[in-house]
Amino acid sequence: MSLSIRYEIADLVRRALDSAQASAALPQAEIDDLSIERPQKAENGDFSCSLAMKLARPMRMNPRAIGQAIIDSLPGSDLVGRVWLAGPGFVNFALDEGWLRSQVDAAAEAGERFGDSQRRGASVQVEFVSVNPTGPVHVGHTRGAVIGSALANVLGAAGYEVQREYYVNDAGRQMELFYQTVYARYLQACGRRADVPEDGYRGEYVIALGEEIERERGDHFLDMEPSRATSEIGEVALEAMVASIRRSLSRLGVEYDNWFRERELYSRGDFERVMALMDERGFRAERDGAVWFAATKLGEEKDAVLIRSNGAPTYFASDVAYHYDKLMERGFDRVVDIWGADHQGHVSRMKAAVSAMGADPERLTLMIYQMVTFKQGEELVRLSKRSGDIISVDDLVDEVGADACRYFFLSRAADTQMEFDLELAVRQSSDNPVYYIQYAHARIAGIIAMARERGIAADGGDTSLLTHEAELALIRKIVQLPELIEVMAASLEVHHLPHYAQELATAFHWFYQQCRVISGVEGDEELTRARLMLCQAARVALARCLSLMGMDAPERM
RNA sequence: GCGCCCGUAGCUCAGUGGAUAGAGCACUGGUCUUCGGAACCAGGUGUCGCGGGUUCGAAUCCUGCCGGGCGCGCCA
Repeated sequence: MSLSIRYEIADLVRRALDSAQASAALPQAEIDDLSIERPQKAENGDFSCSLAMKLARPMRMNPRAIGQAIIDSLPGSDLVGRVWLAGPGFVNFALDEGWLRSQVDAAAEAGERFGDSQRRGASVQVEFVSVNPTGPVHVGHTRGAVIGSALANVLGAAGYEVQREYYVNDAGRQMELFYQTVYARYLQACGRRADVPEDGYRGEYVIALGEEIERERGDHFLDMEPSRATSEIGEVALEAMVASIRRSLSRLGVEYDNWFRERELYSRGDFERVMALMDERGFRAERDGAVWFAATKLGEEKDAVLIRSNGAPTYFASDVAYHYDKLMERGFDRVVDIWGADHQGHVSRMKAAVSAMGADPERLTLMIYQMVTFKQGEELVRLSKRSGDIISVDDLVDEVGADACRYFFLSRAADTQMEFDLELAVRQSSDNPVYYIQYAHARIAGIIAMARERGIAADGGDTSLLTHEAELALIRKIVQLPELIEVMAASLEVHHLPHYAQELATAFHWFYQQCRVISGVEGDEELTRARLMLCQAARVALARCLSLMGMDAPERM
């Protein structure tokens, strides 16, 4: 679609600089960044360029003189209304009001594609949550789930071809233990005596699972030879858990494009291939009967075991094979993994492994989100009960609702620890930013519906009639979304989304207060239609923002 | 001990090296013959954890402390 406005302003400055230098109005100098910013104060314009101060030293000139020279050489542009020199040498830009008004039609027309960038032709995979299918999704994973899904949405809007993936750890010792536990619970459900294994899964959900299998399959596994029964019942349990995880996440508004099975790494040969590759490239070592990744050759503190002396591959080895599959076999241009802070120690080792297999480690981003502390008022909430049961994502969604959950987790930057007060979340639910934003959307929908009832067309209005301060403020906010998407896609920081949504809703509510949309006054018909256009545009921007956050945009509340 | 992350208003948090550091919540007062009052407007508080450094300019970058979280397995 369109380039972001910031990019266009930067381009103007770049051209001004080139032409000023060509005409010797300014001396030559190295410039790596044009320093286009969004000023905090509206009086400083829509955009501000602080380049002149940065060039003062290399150009050995007064920054105000440099700023003036840039202004003098600035090419004309239909989106810039006014340019002026301010303070120590800022070059400030105010967007042209006519251009702003023209964006109302553009936004309304773009509809749900509003804010989209041009296709980049690059693929990104976002992998998130990926908890072991040995139990329900823990409440602690909510944050990663919400951030991951919103990030995938944003990258999609920014023009990437995105795949959302869940990595199902369906191989390894933990799964074996889980299967044995389920088998024991199944036997108990059948009325047999059976003990759950020493380190087995204590949660009640396993009892329920055993009973469920008994209900559905009767004594099918009862007289089977135990190891075969464990393995067959394991398959049933695995699929049941994966389905249940999928359901829980779906309730949170989290959907995946692909559920990748760890076993495939072995069945389709990824594991063998990457081990051979590491060997070939000199990163395989044998010691103490185990096979190691010689990570220290790449500056890591220690080597890491890939294959234990008992012949079993480690979790890390699977992960190496998994990343080999993503980067080399499936060939994503870029891969983003979202991990909890408890995995932070694995980051540099994983990056080293990517280098060792001969891929550019820059293609892999390991994003860490910090832990969440859950509180009930003043009281700290323990997340796992002694029984082995846990507070699950489902419990949280039941308690506060998916939209409020998503909004709350999205509002904070991933790298800060955060507190979640369950009591507060429920208590404030009626006086909550979530409702404030959704209410703005419902309000607009209501106005448009009323206009339709009265037979007033909501399109084709003359937007040049939109001259009120509140109207322009709203347009300015709407027009910011494409730029925001670019910024978020580059920084992978989706927490700007809720803040923007809030500002957009405020701009709308203020406009609503100041400007009557459907006027009963004779002679106001044209203005009504123009304002309806603006409502359409505001609705488009709000709805897009909400959908990027994975939240509902209600017609009425 | 070592590594990663954090410390901003009473609380929860924003703040791409720029101009007088901002929101929400909470608190107080006000607005409306109203298209949805779940709205709008006004009111104020900050040693940006502390100290150095880099810079024309630092909440932001570097560094040393202090405080908090999370890691440092042939567990996953």
